[in-house]
Amino acid sequence: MDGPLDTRVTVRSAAATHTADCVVFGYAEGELRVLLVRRAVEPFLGHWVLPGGAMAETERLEETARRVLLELVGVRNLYLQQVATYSAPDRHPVRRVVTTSYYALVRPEQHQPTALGYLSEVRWFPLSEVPPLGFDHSTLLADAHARLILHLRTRPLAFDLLPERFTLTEAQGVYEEILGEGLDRRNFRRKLQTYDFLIETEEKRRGVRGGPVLYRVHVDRLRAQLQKNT
Amino acid sequence: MDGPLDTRVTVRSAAATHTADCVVFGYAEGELRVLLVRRAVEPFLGHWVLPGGAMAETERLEETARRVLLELVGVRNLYLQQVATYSAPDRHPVRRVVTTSYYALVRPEQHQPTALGYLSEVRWFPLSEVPPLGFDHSTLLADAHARLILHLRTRPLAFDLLPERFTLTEAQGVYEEILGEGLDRRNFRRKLQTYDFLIETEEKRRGVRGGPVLYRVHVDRLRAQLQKNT
DNA sequence: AAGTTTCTGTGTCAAATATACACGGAATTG
DNA sequence: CAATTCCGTGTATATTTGACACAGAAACTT
Repeated sequence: MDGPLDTRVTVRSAAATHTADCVVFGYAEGELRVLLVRRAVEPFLGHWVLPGGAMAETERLEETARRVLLELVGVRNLYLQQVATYSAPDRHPVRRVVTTSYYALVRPEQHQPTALGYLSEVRWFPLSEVPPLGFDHSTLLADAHARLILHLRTRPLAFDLLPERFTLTEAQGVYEEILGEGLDRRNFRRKLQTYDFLIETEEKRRGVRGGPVLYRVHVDRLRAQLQKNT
Repeated sequence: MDGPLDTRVTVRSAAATHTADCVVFGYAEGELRVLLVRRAVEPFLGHWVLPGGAMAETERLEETARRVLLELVGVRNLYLQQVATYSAPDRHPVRRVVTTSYYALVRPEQHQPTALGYLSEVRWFPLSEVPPLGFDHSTLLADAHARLILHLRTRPLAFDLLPERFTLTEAQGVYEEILGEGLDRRNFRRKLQTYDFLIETEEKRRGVRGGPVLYRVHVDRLRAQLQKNT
């Protein structure tokens, strides 16, 4: 346990630890995946849970989330969105812990996650293979996924999950995986044509029939677009 | 994640008070209003702020918010939605306070707010006349309003702000006030016709030219509708 | 290397949805 | 009782969304 709690807190109000938990989405091998960690300590020893950490004295929660992600996958500056705050008094079996959840989008192929501290394992799980999680993290995951779906309908988020070069079919795959529904190829491409941040390269993807053209994003324009739809 | 506090975090974890702040929207005299309270204690003595309270030992934050609203406007069971959590270390000048904001919809004419505890005053402010608020509450208010606009576009929330009997023009007024834009009367009514929870009464509004018909809502059907669009 | 398979890339038409718009009737006002 | 103001209604147009088929490119098979 940590040191004594702030004594200035009034008798009646609760002094809770506050943590930030991250729902880290990645796209690999045609599947939407989520990064889970396995606990090496009680409570929920051996259980898979969302990566997270306690808010430090001088941090805001978003910084906590970014610190956790930096330690875990070694990446800065990724797309991070607050989802919700969970405060049921008994959601942690030992003491009072309030958690704010974030979802993050990363490119799995660029970062090797490492299990640090009280974790025994880190793994990418296809969304369909996620086991029941410790604490109330199954709920957090479901809520974050729902939020991601909602956001994807109005914001071009898929490109934060794709590698630097990608085909339009691959982009469509990301959309379909997140939304959980099939899309019409031609209608999908019509939508993408309205995005000014998509740049057609001279290259083609080799090893795939049809020889699809590779695209990349104009990073600044994509950022601007995401800014607009906040 | 809810792990041990001191294993790999080099910084001390923070023991923060956690509060729930409420952005209480009401509609009166053709205007969208928000309920603000005036502080009778430091810090921000004399400043207008959002009503809020500290989370108690056995409460979850939503219960804190409902308790605050019960004390303030004496009403239970109103529409309440979590908006976001604010955790900047210096957002409270004296000690660390993390706040989760909620927006609530109430019928101002049915409830007389009372200033309790450390408050000197309570007042409904038209949204356009809200002064700069204490703490970061101007931000909280703006965020909550933005969220309300977003929600109103997909959910029939306006009827939680209207009195028991209302005309369709009054309903349109609520939409226009929240969205901040004018709507076409005929198109608006066409949309309302798709709602099965609207019930036309035999009464007409007196004192208004044209003698508009009064409507009421089928409460269960409205609840069901709101449930669906969550 | 020739034929086969599979994936890419493209345009049009129909349906649904959203937007613009005007006038007669009812109740109040003076 | 005349004038004013607000209520209540339908249609036509534009925009958006959704369905759908075939030719070309690269890989695969033999």
